Amino acid sequence: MKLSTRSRYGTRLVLELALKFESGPVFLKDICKAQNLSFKYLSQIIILLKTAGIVKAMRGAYGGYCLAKKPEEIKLSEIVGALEGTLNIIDCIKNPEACKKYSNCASRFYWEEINNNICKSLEEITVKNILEKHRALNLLQ
Amino acid sequence: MKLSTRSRYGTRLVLELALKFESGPVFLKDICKAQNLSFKYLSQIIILLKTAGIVKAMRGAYGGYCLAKKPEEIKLSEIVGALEGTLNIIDCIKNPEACKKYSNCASRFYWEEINNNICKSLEEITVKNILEKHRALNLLQ
DNA sequence: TCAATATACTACTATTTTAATAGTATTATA
DNA sequence: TATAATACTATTAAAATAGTAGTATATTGA
Repeated sequence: MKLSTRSRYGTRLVLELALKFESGPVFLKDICKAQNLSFKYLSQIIILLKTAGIVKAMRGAYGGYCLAKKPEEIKLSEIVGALEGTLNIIDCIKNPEACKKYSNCASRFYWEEINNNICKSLEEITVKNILEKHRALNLLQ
Repeated sequence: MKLSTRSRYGTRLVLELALKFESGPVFLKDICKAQNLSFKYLSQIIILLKTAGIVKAMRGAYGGYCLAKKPEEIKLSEIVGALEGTLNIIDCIKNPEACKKYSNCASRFYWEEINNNICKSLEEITVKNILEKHRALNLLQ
């Protein structure tokens, strides 16, 4: 039940783009520098974010990345869903065939309940929330 | 963010012991037969549950396992905590040193919030809840 | 005491996932 | 057309997961 580095790095990446939301596109290498993360690794992660419609890419010289929508419109559930591949903590939620015991399984109902709570938490948090928290932390320094 | 088979199998194992809570100790091989799980794998899992004080073991002939406390006294958080090793979805919750960016990290606050919600969910569900769900499912057949 | 039967412990292993790295292709701009 | 950015694909090292295997230890009853 660990969050992968993909989700963690990807969230930091999106935060970095949110900080520059009003400016033009940002180079991935600058994001990597700011967050001290591997360029090649982030370039894989950001493509998943692009596919999920969270960021937009501009290719070629003077290209870069920017958010595809406003920080308040991006939920943490979208980021984590795109980077973990799924939000489900057990497979049988999506594929009842994944487990032979599906129809008789009492535990499943509670795993699903927990899963719903996780999804709800992730849906209630937006990039704007994280951005404001970030600004509050930086003002304190 | 997947639940391991250890947690899933372990919960099914505990449910099986809860079904026989009033009777004497149960052989692990019978639990394996009932749930169609590997004996050797479950014998590792059940030791973690014993160490966590969830089950009691009786060695030797006519030995077996039973719950160490009443089904309503066993929270899902105990089972998952014992079998996942931790309930934390990110390392810096327990070890601030795990991440260099700890003090400046805005995401962390939200990961912690989600983590707290997961723990709360797991604490609200007891083995008795699962037991009753199991009985309801079996009556329906 | 000893055979039978249960758990306890330790080591090993195959597979999958994670977390990258590397190199090349493609696109857009000046 | 050179340059500088993203896009794509393959490879890899390390760690975690999900087991298997074998032996040791404890308990019971004959």
